Formats: sequence, C-alpha cells, structure tokens
Amino acid sequence: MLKYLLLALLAERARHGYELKTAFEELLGGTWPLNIGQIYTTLARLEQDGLVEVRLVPQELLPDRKVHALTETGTKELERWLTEDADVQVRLRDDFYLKILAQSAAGVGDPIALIWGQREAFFRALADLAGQRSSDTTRPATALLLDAAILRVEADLKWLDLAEQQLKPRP
Amino acid sequence: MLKYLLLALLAERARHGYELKTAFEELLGGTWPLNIGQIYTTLARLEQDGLVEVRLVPQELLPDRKVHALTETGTKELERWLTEDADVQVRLRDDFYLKILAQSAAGVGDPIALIWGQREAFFRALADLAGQRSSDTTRPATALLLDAAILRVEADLKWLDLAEQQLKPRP
DNA sequence: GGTGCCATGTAACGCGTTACATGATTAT
DNA sequence: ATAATCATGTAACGCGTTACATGGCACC
Repeated sequence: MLKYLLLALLAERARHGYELKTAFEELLGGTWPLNIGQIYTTLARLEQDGLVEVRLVPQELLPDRKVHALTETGTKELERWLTEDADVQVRLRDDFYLKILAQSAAGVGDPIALIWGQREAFFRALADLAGQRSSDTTRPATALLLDAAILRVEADLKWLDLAEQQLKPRP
Repeated sequence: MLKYLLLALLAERARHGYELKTAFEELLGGTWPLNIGQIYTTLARLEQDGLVEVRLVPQELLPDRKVHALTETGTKELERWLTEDADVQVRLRDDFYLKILAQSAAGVGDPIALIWGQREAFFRALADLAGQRSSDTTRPATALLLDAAILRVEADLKWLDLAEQQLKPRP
C-alpha cells in the first residue's frame, strides 16, 4: 500500500527519503501517521525489487542524499496498480465497532458509556478535519481525501445513534 | 485486535479453536475473512501470556480438543480493553482512496474509470450486506455491525459522486 | 544551552495473509 | 468416489509500529 504511494510520489519527480516523508504527509493530510523509518525500509525493498534506482548526491557537511527515481519496471508496476480495479472489502476493524461487538458477546461493560465517549471523540475529529480541509495550503487531492474522512465520520456518528437506540435497555 | 475478540468469545464460554472460528465468523458476519491458522497462533500467544488456560478433552478417533478458557488475568485484560476509550483515528487506507490520490500525484491513469468500477462494486457489496442483514439467523450484534458496514458503503458512494464532480474535466 | 529541523538509517516486535500438512467422519 | 466438515496446527512472508541511534545546522 505505502509502496504504491511512494511510487506515485516518485513518478511526480525523483526525491530522497526525507523529501518523500514531507510529501507523503502533505498528500495524506495527516490521516496516515508514518514513521520515517518505514519509508527507508520500504525504499530499500523497492530498490531491491528493481522498481526504484538510487543516485547519490553528495552534499557539503550534511550526509549524502540518496535520490530515488522510478525505473522502467517501477513505472509499469505503478501504472498496473493504478488502472487495476480496487478490491472492495468492507473492513470494520475499528476499535469501537469491535468493542461494541465484544461487549455484546462477553456480556460485560456498558455500551452506552462507550457510545458517548466515542461520539465526543468523533465530533472533535470532525472539527479537526473541517479545519484542515478549509486551509488553503491543502492541495485538491488532499482536500478530497479529507472529504472522504468527513463523510466516514458522519456515517459513524449516524451509526452511533443507531447503536444507542438498539442497545439502550427499554422499559 | 483479534486477540480481544477471541477473549470476548471465550468470556461467553470456554471453547476450542475450531469452535472459536465458527463463532467468530458468525459474530463478524463475514466482514473479517479469517484463516483458521491465525486463531491457533493467537491462542498460543494468549496462552503464553497467561490470559488463557487450556484443558485437554480427549475424544475417540478425532484428535483431542484443546478447550481454552479465560484465566483471571485474561478476564481482567478483556474488561480493561472493553471499558477503555477506543482511540479514534480515521484511517482511509482503502485501495480506492489511495488510488485516486496516487493518480492525482502521479498524473497517470483515468480517475473516472476507476470511480465507475468502484461504484458498481459498492452497489454489489451493498446488496450483499442488505441480504445478509435481513437474514433471521444473524444475531442482533452482528446485524448492528452490518448496519455499520452499510452506512460506510453509502458514505463511500456519496464520496464517489463528490470525487467524480471534482475530477471530471470541465468544459 | 536547548529545541527543532534536516537527513540518514537499524532492530525488534506484532499481527494479518497465504499456503501447506494431516487425518478421520459424514453427506452427496 | 469425492467433497465438505471437524479438528489440529506449522512456516514463511509482508508490512505497519515503536523505539533507538547519529550528527550537524539554525533559531530562540
């Protein structure tokens, strides 16, 4: 997954690891907190697989930059992935879904408390997302991604209402 | 993640591996396709960590059943997880979000084609989910989970409309 | 003098995925 | 016959997470 995003960023232009990190964060709008280490390990794998080439660019005083660029096979692999149909599987592995489920299975805990905590957290998340979305430094693709995030959180909020209704003990 | 669901199922009652598998699938309503092997490895870890105890139940002809039950620490750990606030992080690591994003970064591929393929797939998924949801063998908690899945797919469909609007070349 | 940014990585771990292996019973 | 179900696992891989390590520069 990450691998393809890196390839896409390298398709834009050749970059070194650290540059990829900033570009990645900007593109993803912070929805994917990423440790820099992973970029280097992923790049190493990509180089090993021949999808990426490295050119050393010496610098004064600072360590050499390793500038990565797509190879021909790398370009093809990216293109293949981009045009291939995405596989649709609805994965609901979020903590709170599973907790509600687990509570009902185990017969332990208070779902209503969980729901309220979650609702609050979602509203905060929504505010954050909206703020970031309206910033004029976010690029269009990122704004679109943030829209997706907002729609999802709204759907999750709707679900919380439903869950509360269903799980509330009735008189 | 899986670990806690297994604990929850074991809180309901003690079970052996294979039984956990069927219970898991029933509870998750098929939204989490799971290889049986992973259950055994996870159980082994849980046993090693002292959250679960194993009792051997000999059978005639068939291999012995290893019936797993929660230990006291296991019960406590489950309870801790269940009452703890779920961490809210909106993760959008679905293939199609990332593909749209990657296409825009790389300047390669046709987003509109991607969107149409995706929309079709989502409608199919929606029909599947609705069918399963209305089956009378699904238990209430599972039905609730399926509702979540449906709301999510609907949100994703909304997003596809938005994305199409945004990405369509304008005259 | 300390914090943060630039720039590079390594190591260990968790955990999901895929594939393979075994062997008996029951249903078609 | 053979496919599915019951019941157990092992092995290898991918890849995300966390933490640790190094070292100079610029800014307050």
